[in-house]
Amino acid sequence: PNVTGALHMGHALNNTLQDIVTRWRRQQGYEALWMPGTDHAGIATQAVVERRLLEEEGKTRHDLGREGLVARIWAWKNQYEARILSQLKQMGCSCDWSRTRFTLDPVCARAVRHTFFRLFRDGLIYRGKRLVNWDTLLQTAVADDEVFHETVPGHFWYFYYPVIDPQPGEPQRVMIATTRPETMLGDTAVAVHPDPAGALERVEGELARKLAEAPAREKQALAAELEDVRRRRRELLPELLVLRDMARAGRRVMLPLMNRPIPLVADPWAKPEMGTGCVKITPAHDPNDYEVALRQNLPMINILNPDGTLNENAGAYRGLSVLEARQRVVADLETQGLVARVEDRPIDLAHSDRSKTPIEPMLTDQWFVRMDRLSQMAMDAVTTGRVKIVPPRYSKGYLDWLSEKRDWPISRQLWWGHQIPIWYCDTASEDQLRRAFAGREDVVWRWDPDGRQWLICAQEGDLPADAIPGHRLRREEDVLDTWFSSALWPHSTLGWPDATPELRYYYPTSVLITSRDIITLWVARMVLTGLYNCGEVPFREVFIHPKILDAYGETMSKSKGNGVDPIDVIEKFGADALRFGLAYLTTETQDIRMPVAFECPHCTALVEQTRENRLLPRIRCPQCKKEFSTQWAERPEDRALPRAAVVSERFEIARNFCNKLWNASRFALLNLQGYAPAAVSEDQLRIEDRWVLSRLATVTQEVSEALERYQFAEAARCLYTFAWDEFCSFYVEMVKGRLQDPASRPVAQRVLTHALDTLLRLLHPMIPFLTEEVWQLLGEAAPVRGIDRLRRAEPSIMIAPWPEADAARRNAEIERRFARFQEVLRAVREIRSRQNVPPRQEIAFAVRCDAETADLLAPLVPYFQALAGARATAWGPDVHPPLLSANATLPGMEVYVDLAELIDLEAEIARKRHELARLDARIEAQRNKLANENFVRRAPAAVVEKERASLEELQAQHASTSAMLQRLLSTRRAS
RNA sequence: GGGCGUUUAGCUCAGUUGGUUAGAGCGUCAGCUCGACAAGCUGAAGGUCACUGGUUCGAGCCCAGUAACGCCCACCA
Repeated sequence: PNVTGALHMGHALNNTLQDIVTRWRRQQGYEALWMPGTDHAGIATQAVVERRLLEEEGKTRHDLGREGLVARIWAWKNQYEARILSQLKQMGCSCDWSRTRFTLDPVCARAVRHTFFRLFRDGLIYRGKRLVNWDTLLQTAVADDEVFHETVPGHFWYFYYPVIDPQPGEPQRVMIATTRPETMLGDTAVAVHPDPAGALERVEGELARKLAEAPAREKQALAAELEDVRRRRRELLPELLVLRDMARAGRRVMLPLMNRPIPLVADPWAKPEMGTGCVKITPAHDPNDYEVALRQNLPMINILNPDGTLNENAGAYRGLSVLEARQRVVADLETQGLVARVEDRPIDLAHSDRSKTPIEPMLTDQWFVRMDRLSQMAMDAVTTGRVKIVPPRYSKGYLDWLSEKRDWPISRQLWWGHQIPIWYCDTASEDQLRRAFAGREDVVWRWDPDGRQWLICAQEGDLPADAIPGHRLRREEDVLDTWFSSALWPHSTLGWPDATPELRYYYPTSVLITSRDIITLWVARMVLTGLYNCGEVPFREVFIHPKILDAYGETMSKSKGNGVDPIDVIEKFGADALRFGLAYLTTETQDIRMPVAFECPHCTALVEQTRENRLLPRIRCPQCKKEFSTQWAERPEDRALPRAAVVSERFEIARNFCNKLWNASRFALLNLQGYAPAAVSEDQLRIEDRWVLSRLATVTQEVSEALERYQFAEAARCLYTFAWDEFCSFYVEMVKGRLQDPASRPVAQRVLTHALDTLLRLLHPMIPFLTEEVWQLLGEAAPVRGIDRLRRAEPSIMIAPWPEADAARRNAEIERRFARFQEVLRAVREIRSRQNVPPRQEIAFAVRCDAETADLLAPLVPYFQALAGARATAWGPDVHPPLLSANATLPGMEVYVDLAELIDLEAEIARKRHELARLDARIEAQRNKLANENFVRRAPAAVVEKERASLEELQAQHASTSAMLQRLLSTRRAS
């Protein structure tokens, strides 16, 4: 199972890898399954809908109402989900569409209800407080990544709070500083550092150290800072010490305007080097003060309504907005003579990314899952190896995060999602509850002492408001965190809580493939809910794949505008190229850097995407000077322009490879007339047949091992080089001649067909469309195929089994022999090229080598004609160079090309001199190495022997090359 | 602040247990339209493996440190 949609390249990568594994396992006879889903899409959609609502109609969801908003979200979501399904289909993903589950699918919703009920019944769910970033315009909490900071001009106010009953030697009042005066209405303490002397000393020491090491241009600022700290020690410290003692003695100050006595507390949050050294504590509206309140056990007073106006806790200021209240508070303190001074200073203000309004931190009631026991279960699953994380280094982050056992806040102030199945009642007695729900095991309740109310949870179905006669039930408005339902994905999609056959068969699943940034959010939670609900881990292995980055190495994201749409890639390069390309890029450690370009819709020029142009709605093509629109086009005049596709050249390799495969397949299919299946005996096989069969066995083995370890790039590279550099460049070329000859044609057809058949099956998981097409065509031309054992081809490659690596076919001797052949071939081609021999002109060449090598080469000699337009005239130890030849010296071999009067003497002489220079350098290095006593004595004998042999070989090459140079030089003199 | 990763050819990346001359694709240059393939074929040029030090007979690879870039988590580890 898999929970992502296909919205951008990261999702495409994820889906592709998941699908490759699924297809591959299917070829091995597993009944494999993977399911896409769009759980995540709910929140994203609500955010988009709300933003548009605000921008286009100036309305918030509260203007629209719950039903109105949900109706709009449905409209968007349907489009979105249709798009995901269409993308997955175009990518060739073989997921089971019939099982696709979306957020509010009834099966998943039921699993969510059951899980919540079980957790609640087991006492693992509780209601608590949490400080959130509140958007007062949209009246919703916003996540950390939806907050942006902006530095704005502001003020720093210094106020006095009078001390209650000051004793002799104690100050009459304490001074505090703030940028948000209105929050003082919610103050519940004033804090002072418990060890101001020590704290100042530490700060001073640190500053002095920094000053000593700092570069000159920073010295002045640091010196000023240091001076300030020293001044504080002289002037401020005595009073801070007194205040600290007062705090310890439980003394209090009077909160002005509210006339509320609040305690002085000693807490390290009050930094003696900052402000006045004393800090007002507003637990309900500041994250740090909230922490102080938890430590000091202070009351927390929320002074805000959800819409940003002040509530009844603000007394006379009730109903004012934050900014109105700020002015009134300052003015009122002024009249009481409690304002010491005001400074102008820039302040860092957090804004909501959605409504662009300033964030108000606010204390809210939230639902939590108690994590201590659950986390431990999930940790144990990984430490004992029941869940294996690949690559293993990611286990650390998983374990570290879980080991904190921080409780999981699961409520969200959204209107889209699974509404929390809790009903409140604060009037009924326990007896009345017991009577109302008598005999119902699907309803449980608990008394909430903080809220002074009953919390009633129902496992299935909603409770009517009058479920308890004479009382009214009120339902919790919040919905569950999207990860709560996502965490259930592996079992909820299979039908849990019912014991369905699917659940029995597929659970636990074999592998989850995902990106590293949701290891904690999602993977950990799937493991723990799986264990909690089903008593078994949800998957045996987790493969963490790389991230897709842009040209600057940054994560692709919608807000940066640096994404690539998979559909654009499919349109430009094809779905197979997208899949193979992504697999080819999936290495173990390296994130995938993907430079991106706009393709001009007018002239198809590629316009590089930069940090500057990636957010523009329209761009002018530098080539044809016409304008085109981008994915950001919103205004009608921008949208009227043709839209540029966003593409990446990194898929070209894959596209070219697919094209090469198609052409090679075409060659085979064009040469299959008269094909008749029959077993091929050993003696009918030629050397190139045995070579290609050996290579196929090796490659099958390598690809299987790579996929087993999730090394997608390794598997793809292995197939790429085999298919292109060996199958196409050598085997197909060598078999061409045999196909022309009626005597050798049948065997050549059989081996070629078998090789192509095997290659297609190996490539199918990564290139499903092309391989299926060729498979069908091959099935018509050669329905029965094989070498040893004949077999009727399956009607679809999807059910054709994965090839077995036939160990008996692996032949190192043949592969070595072939390597020698390739060396000679390369030498002949190089000589052709440097001597500028016209392509059509045949050349003659001879090879001097030992008798053994000559035997190796003998059967391959005819192929030089086809592969290099060259005719071998002689090979063996007795070969002597023709009078005028171009030559190449190889280890143990010398190749002479007879050029008679055609020879370009100067080119040959230059070449020889170049070769000699290179040989000199290498011989020198080799001699030094062998002259090193340490090396000879300490290195393994085999290594030393190899180096000696290598030196001798180099010297032989040197002798022969310089002899040839001499001959060339004397020829030049003679002419 | 903590954790993790990366740094190899102009670009994007491979490089197995430390052992001949560090590889590929794209790009560049030269030459090829011979019946699968110009999205192709053949050949060539191009690298002080980020830097400093260490271990070793021998380091792209192992160890320590430095720098740059990126990611995740954050007054927790």
